[in-house]
Amino acid sequence: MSTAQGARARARQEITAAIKEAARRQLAAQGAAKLSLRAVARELDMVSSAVYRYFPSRDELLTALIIDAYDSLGEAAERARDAASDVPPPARWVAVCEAVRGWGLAHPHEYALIYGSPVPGYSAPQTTVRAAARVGLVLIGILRDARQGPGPAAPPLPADLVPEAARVAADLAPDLPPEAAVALVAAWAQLFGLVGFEVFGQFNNVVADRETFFRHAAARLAEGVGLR
Amino acid sequence: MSTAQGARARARQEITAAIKEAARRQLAAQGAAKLSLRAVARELDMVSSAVYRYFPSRDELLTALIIDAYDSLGEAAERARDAASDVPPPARWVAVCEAVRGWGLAHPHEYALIYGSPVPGYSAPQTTVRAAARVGLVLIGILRDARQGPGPAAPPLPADLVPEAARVAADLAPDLPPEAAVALVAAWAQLFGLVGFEVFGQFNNVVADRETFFRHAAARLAEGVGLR
DNA sequence: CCAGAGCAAGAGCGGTGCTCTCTTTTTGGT
DNA sequence: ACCAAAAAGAGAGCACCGCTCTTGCTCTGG
Repeated sequence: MSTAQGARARARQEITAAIKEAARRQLAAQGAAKLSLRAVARELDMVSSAVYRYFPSRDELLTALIIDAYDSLGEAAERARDAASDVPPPARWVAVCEAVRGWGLAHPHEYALIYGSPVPGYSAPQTTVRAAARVGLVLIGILRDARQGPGPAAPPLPADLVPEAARVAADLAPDLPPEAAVALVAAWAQLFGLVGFEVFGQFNNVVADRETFFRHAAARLAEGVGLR
Repeated sequence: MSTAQGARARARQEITAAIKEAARRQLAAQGAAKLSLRAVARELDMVSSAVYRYFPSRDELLTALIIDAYDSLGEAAERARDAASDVPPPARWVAVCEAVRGWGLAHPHEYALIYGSPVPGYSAPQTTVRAAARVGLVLIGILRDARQGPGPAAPPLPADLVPEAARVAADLAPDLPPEAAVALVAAWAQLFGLVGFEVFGQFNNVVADRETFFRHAAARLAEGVGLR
């Protein structure tokens, strides 16, 4: 039990990592639909049935990759936030948005895995939920920091939204006013709409200078959540 | 050539339609990944190789379904626009957005097909482009109609966006001012961000009253493009 | 009327996810 | 130090997949 439960456990971790690495390579090369457990096994010089000692099914492998992708994107967002800790909140917001965009463009297939169609026989294991929240938490944090001072008022809510807004705020960030919480959730989804359209090529013959376009759109998103 | 090129051609059309219908059923039931040409053939009591007389490959079948899905969504949007022809433009905008959302929730797998990850070995045939534009055209039309009167100014553009905005406007709607065109493209993507998050379950433990939330978000989108 | 086009059927190839059995290796308690 | 038990690898095999090819049959247009 000395270092890490013996050589057996360490080997298991290494092989598990190697499988995920090979799978990630295939994912990046051909997309989730073409990810083949047998091909992964071939690349690692093992027989297909051996892989099942590490992942009980192809979908479980994909789930592991999904979690890793969420973490990778979350880290990218957190790095961008930390690198922009000395700029005003709106610029920090834009920096995080650009990090999300950059990650998506750099890893389109992994982006598709987490924000495209749910690939496996449809199942979003609860395990992924926490990993999925990281980007959202970064955005919440920026808004919270900016609200330390006197908050510029967000636009008032229509009456029918008030109860839902209170609910969202209570679950998400009890220290934020309801109108900020609901605006943030909308901006969160809208950010991924912008990124998704670009990653999936929907802007192809529509927007040429996508970088500039995106920066502007992200800045307007910041305004929409009350950052100024 | 009298009615429709004889019985042969009619039979071909009928069988083609039957194949697409069966495929759409499978798509709705299990998603694009599990759509099997052989299963479609089984359902239609033919042998798998016979299907290839009508669609040269599984991906071609999927492409046909993609185009149909774009058309179906486009029709839903157009119906909503026409049904709301007598309400003010912002309300008409919201009605179209709600139609898009409703269609997506009613046909999640088809929505995933067109706005989720590009499924086949990655190819967006040029044929789909025109079908894909329909929803966008509806949104443009609403904005254009509203602009007949004296247009409320959209927020001014930063200098670095001016050239791109001019380009977008020229391609998209030369009669719209550049800042409106660029705001519209952003709103277009953001709309599908909102709908996609809901269809794909990203709002599951975040937003409860999604209907109300969406209506509010769509209304703010309308403000963002200058509808008031 | 009949050649050729269109179509259905079946066999078959290589690939897939996954299961089962059998053997080998490693491990931990006595 | 030994030995049963657990873990891992290897291989065959099942049912399915997309797709191709060949073989006949039917319909159609000149």
